[in-house]
Amino acid sequence: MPADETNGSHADAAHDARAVRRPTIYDIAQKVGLNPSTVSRALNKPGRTNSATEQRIRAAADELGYRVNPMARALPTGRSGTYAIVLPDITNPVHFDLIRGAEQIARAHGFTLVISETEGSADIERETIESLQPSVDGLLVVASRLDDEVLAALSEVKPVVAANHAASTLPSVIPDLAMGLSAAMDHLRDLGHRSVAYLGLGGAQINRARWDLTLDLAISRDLSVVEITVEAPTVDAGAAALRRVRASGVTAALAYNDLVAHGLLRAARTEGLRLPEELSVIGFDDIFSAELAVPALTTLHSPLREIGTRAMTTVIDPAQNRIPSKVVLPLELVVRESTAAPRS
Amino acid sequence: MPADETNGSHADAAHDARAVRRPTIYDIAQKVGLNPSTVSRALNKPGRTNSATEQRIRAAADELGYRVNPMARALPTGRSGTYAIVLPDITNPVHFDLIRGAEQIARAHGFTLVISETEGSADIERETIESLQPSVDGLLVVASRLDDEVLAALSEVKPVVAANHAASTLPSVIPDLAMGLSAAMDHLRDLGHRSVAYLGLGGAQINRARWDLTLDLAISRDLSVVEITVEAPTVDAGAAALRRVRASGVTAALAYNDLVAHGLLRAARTEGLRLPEELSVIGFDDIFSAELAVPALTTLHSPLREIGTRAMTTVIDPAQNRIPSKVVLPLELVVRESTAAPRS
DNA sequence: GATATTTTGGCAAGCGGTTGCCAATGCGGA
DNA sequence: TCCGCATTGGCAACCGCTTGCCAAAATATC
Repeated sequence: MPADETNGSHADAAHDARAVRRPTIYDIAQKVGLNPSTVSRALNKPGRTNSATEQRIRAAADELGYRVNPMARALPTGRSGTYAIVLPDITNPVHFDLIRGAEQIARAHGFTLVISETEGSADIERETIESLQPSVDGLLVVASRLDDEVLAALSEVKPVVAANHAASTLPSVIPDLAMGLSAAMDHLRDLGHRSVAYLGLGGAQINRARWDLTLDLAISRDLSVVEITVEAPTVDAGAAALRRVRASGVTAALAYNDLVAHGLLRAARTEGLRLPEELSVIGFDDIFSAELAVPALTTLHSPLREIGTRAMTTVIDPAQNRIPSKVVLPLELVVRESTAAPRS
Repeated sequence: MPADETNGSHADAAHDARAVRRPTIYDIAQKVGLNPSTVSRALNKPGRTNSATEQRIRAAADELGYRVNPMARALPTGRSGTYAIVLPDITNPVHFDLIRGAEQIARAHGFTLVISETEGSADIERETIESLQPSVDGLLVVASRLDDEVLAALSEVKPVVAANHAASTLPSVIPDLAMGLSAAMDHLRDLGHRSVAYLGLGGAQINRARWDLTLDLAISRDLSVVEITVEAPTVDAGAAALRRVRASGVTAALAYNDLVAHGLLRAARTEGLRLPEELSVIGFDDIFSAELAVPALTTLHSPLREIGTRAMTTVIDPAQNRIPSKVVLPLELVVRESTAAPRS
C-alpha cells in the first residue's frame, strides 16, 4: 500500500472539512477488534492487559499515528498535565532563566507549561490565576503582587508555589538575600565606601524585604544608606535615577536589578563620570547582559534557573505541593568592573 | 452572613479532599431551577434565552464564582482557546518581543498561549508540534528547523504559521531582508569599506536567505564579501569568530544576530582593537542590549513585536489561517556607534 | 377567537478518554 | 474431574460542556 492518503480508512464526510480528524482510542479498538477500555489500559496501565494484546494495540496505535488527547483525558481524571507560570513581565530578562528552568523540569515529566503575563497588576494576576485554574494542575507565581491570604485562598483549588519571592502561606523558592546583600555590603565597605544608595522599586513588596535587610546590614557595618525609588525595573528608570544618586552624595549604589544598574551606568557614562572610580554600582540578578556592560557589572548572581527548577519540582510533587515551606538558594556576589574604591 | 466559610453549601464528602471542587453549570442550573443547557446558552449565546432568565443565571453564576472549564468546552467544540508558539530557545532575547507581541494578541482575544522550546532540534520540534496539536487551535513556529513539506503536513491538522522565517507552504510573517541588508551594505559602502565579512549561523536555513542576499547585494555594490560560520547564535560564538574575521582582512562585519555581534565586539575590545575604527560591526535584530554595548551597536532593527502580533493575528483568523501568504515587515538600519569609516 | 409563528427551555447525545465492577477464560491444586 | 483463584477483557457510567431537535409557551396574524 504505497499511498499514505488512505489513512482516513472509511472516508467520512469529515474528509472535506479543513482540519483532519485525529485517530482516537475507538479507532484503535476497532482496528484490533477490542474494546476502547482495553486500549486505554494497554496504553496506560502497564501489566493490566495481556502483553501480546498490548503489543497489538501499541502497533496499531502508532500505525495510526495515535496521540492521546490531553483534554479528553483531563476531564475524567482532573489532571491536565499542564502547569502555568504567571509573572509580571515576560520580557524582563530576569525571568528567562527561571522560565527555562521550569520548562526543563516540565518537559522532563512530559508536562506542558503555559506562561502568562500580568503586567504587574494584582487584578490581572488574580483574574489570570482564576481563569487558568480549571485547566492546569498547578501554578508558579513569580514576583506576585497578591497578598499572602489571597494566594492562600487561590491555592485551595490548585497548588500554587511562589518563585523568587517569599509568601508565608505557600511553598516558596527564594534566593538567600541575607547572604547576597551581606556580601555586597562587605565588598563595598572593604573598598572603602562610607555611604551607599539603594535603588528600590516602588510598590513591589519583594522590594521591601531587600530594603529592610539592606538597612540593617548597612547599619551594622557602620555605612550610611539611603533609599532612592525608581518607578519601574527598567534601564530608563535607572538612568533617570542618576540625578538623585549624585545629589545624595553617595559613592556607591546597589540597584534593584541589573536593568536599573545598566541604566545608571549608561547615564553616568553619558554624563562623563569616570567609572567605577566616581561611582560604584552593584546590580542584582546577573542577567546575560551584565558582563556585556562597560564597565562589566558587579552584581548579585541569582540562581534563577535553579529557582525555576526547584519551584517546578515542588509544584509537581503532591507531597510538597501544599505545605508552606521555604527553599533558599545561595545568592552570590560576582565582582566584575563596576565597583572600585571611591576616589578620595 | 458574615462567614465566607460556608460557600461549600451542602458539604459533600468532597470537602475533605485536598482540592476544592469548582462550581459547574449544573450547580448554577440547580440553583436557579433550570436545565444546564439553558445555563450554557444564557452564558454563551447572547439573545438565545429570555433576558430576564439570563440575568438570573448570570447572577447565580458569579455568586457561585463560576468559571467555564476550557477543557470541558474544548471536547465537544474542538476549540480549546489556546495557541502554541514553538521556538528553538526561549532565552534568546530575539524571541522576547516576538513572544510578547503574540501574547498581547492572544490575551486581547481571551486566548491562552503556551510556549514550547525545541532546543533547535528538528525532531523535538516535530514531536512537540504533534503532541501539542490535540490541545491547541493553532501554532506559531519561529525559526523552524522543519522542511516546508513537513510543516505543510503538520498544518493539515491545525493551522500553523511561520514567524520570522519564510515557509513556502504556510502563511509567513517575515522582516524585509532585502530592505535591511541593502541599507546595511549601502551604509558600509558609503563609509568607505571595500570588503566585509558575513558571520552566518551554520545549519540554520534562515541563514541561507540572508547570506545569498548579502552576496548579491555586495557584488552589485562592488564590495568583496566572505562568509564566516559561527557554531551557535551566541555571544561566545561571536567572540570566537574574531580570529577568523581578522585573518580575513575585512574592515567590517555583518553578524547573524546581535548576540554574535556583541561577542565580536567584546573580543575585539579585549584584544585592544580601537572600535569602531579598526573594525565596524553591524548586528541583526536590535535586542534591548544593543544600545547598552560599548560602542553601542549599529544594527538592523527587526520589528519582532509586530512579527509576533501579525503572526498571531493570522493564525487566529480562519480566513488567513490556511493560505500560504507572506507578510513582510520593514527591517530598518539603526546607526549607532559600532560602525565608522575604516582607518586608511 | 382560532391558527400560524416565534421565543424559550428541556432532552439527550456526544466529544475522547478513564475506571469500578463484573464475567469469561485459563490455570493450578486437591 | 472439580473447585477456586488469578488474568484478562467488556460494559457502562462519568468528567463538564455544547448543540440539534423538539415541545410548550408566548406572541403575532387574520
